[in-house]
Amino acid sequence: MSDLLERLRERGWRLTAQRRVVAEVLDGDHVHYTADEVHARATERLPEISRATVYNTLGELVSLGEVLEVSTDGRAKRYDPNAHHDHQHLVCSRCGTIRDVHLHGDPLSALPEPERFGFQVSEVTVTYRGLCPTCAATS
Amino acid sequence: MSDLLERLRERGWRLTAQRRVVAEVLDGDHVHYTADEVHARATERLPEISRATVYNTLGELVSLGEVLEVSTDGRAKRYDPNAHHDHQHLVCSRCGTIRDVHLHGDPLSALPEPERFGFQVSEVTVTYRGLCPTCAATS
DNA sequence: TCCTACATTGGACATTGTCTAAGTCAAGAA
DNA sequence: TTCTTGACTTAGACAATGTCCAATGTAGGA
Repeated sequence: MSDLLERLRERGWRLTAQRRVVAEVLDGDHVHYTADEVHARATERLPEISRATVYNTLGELVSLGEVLEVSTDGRAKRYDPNAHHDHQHLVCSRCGTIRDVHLHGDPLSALPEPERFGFQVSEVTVTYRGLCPTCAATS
Repeated sequence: MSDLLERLRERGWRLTAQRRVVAEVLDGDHVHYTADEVHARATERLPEISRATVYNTLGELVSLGEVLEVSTDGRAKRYDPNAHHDHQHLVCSRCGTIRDVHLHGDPLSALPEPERFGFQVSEVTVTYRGLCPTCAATS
């Protein structure tokens, strides 16, 4: 993650305690947190950090391409720090947990030209849904 | 759409003016409306219909499998009446318009067994994103 | 026609996200 | 090192979307 901070500095980012903490939280686990979860965890290390700053910082990380924004259910967006590897998501339909997965082949090629309706298609996301082992065991 | 009302009656639905109007709105165009857009259009035909009823009815249609809920951007969910045909979505990243598209092959097969992490995978959604012809022309 | 369980209503409330004005501070300049 | 300045942060108001509840209304069976 120190690479991340380094990359950001090179792009003219002013390096503040708040931004460092947000970056560290994202780097922590392999879970994808919501903005509020990021805020809660950031607060543990830097109690006075504000919600607005967390939202700002996440938005900046997304537009710099360092983090991906994932909205799987129309509830809170989740933030995926694994932006530099091409991957898709596997979501538990009960608890909302997200895992990164890797696919065979390129999903873009599954969309035939006549089905593109003149769109300039630039991106494709594939989301698998099901019960995670934990939720399946307690159902 | 009268088939839809018929199917719902068979399942014990009480047929009210409000539910009929919501169903008609969904059946109208081939666009996928947000709940508030459905409410706005329903209000034109039945001015006293309440927001809560629109939300309730949409929720019921979704759990009956008659309508699909699509959340493409973490903003308002959109409702897709085309639930009985297997299809995926093409979304304009500028204006949010959604088109239904049909794919070659089964996207489920692109997820190798070791990438399933013990999940009982039951569903897959594929979303293509890009600029629609209109937005591309004015960019 | 009458009953009653189901449906609707309006408004309060919850969650998630955005905006702004005022204060603060990182980092380059001197 | 200290100064300066514009980028950054803050608190809280506000906006958008969605949920819940108690009171009221009504579809459809008896």
